[in-house]
Amino acid sequence: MNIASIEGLDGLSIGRLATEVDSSKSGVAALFGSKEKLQLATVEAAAEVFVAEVVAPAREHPRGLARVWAYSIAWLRYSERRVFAGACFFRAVAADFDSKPGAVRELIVGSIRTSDSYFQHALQTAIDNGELGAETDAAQLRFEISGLYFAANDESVLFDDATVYDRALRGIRSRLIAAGADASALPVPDSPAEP
Amino acid sequence: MNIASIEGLDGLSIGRLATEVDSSKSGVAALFGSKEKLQLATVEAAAEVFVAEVVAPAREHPRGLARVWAYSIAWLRYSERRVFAGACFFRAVAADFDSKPGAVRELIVGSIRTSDSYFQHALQTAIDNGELGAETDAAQLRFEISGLYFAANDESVLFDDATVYDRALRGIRSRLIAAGADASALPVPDSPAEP
DNA sequence: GATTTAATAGTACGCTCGTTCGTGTTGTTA
DNA sequence: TAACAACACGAACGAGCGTACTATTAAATC
Repeated sequence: MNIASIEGLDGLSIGRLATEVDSSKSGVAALFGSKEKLQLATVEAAAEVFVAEVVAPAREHPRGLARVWAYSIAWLRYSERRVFAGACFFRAVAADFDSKPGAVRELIVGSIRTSDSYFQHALQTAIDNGELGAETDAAQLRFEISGLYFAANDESVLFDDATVYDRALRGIRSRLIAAGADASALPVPDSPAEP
Repeated sequence: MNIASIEGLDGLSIGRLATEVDSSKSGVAALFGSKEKLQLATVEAAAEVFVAEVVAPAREHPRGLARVWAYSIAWLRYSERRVFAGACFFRAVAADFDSKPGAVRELIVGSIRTSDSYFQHALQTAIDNGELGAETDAAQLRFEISGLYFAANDESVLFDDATVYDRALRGIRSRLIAAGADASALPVPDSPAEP
């Protein structure tokens, strides 16, 4: 996962992985069967990590706005803490496989769709709870907040700039408040994006 | 440029390029000198295209808010029209090289920084003109709008969804209006992101 | 028209890739 | 103890990679 988050899923070669884990090339090859199966297994493993690092912390908060806010903080922290060496695994591999049809692309797209749906559902719950204005478009808000995740993750890696996580959190907070959220329900953590 | 925007700058091999242009491998190799020089030349050429497709159209509008709005529309159209086969060239290659030190990375980072600075400068001019509120943070606004570019470009490629360009333009418009822009100064083009 | 110069084609080298095959080594089951 | 399955290893393959070197061809200059 760490190799793939840096070099991309194509750069994750069987030989490279073998030397990295002090094993033989054929050993790794036999274990996974083929390169594509290795890639699929890597994506699956990364999805589990994402759930543990982002979804699980959010789930500890009550449904609705609190969970939306917790998810946002967890996402930014997950990227900032470099849970994967190249920051968000899915940001890295999505750019690699977005134009390469196949099972790997489908798995990546499906994984991202799942997390997007989860977050959008949380937003909709907040709307239904009356914590966000009834006229709020959950899909649009999901899109805009995703953009802030993307900008923070990508510019952090590209420009070696840690202030982007502050910017992203401030932007998300503004979006939610503009949508009718109570500012006191969106506590800003002390350290940059620290819960 | 098209190959690199799809396969990434690493997937742009000398042999692949040679067959693509019906030439010999050694001919291409001799022309560029080395693979790194080929990559550098590709990034330089793409930067010129970006200027012609995005910066030039924006420059036809008066400095300030009008130019900010024109730049935003041009950017989304540039991505949507697939000027490069894999949508925005720099989005594709930045993800590839963000963790690989070297001259290529520096050139990519520099190119993106240049366009970011240009756009942020346009925003600052709009603020100085009084077209946006004086308390507006140009760097923060640039960051948030960049995020909408990213989300539109990336989700368009990944999900094969053209509606994202509408979402992005709507988001940018909201940001600018929230910053004090006059809504009548931000005409929404008929077709999705069409000027 | 002859000579120099530039660009392209051809060839070969060493390297890494994914994959396959045959061979031990290890731990478990009958 | 004997048979077995699971596993890891080394070796080898064909292919593609970047690169260097040598011909060959076309253009330009005199």
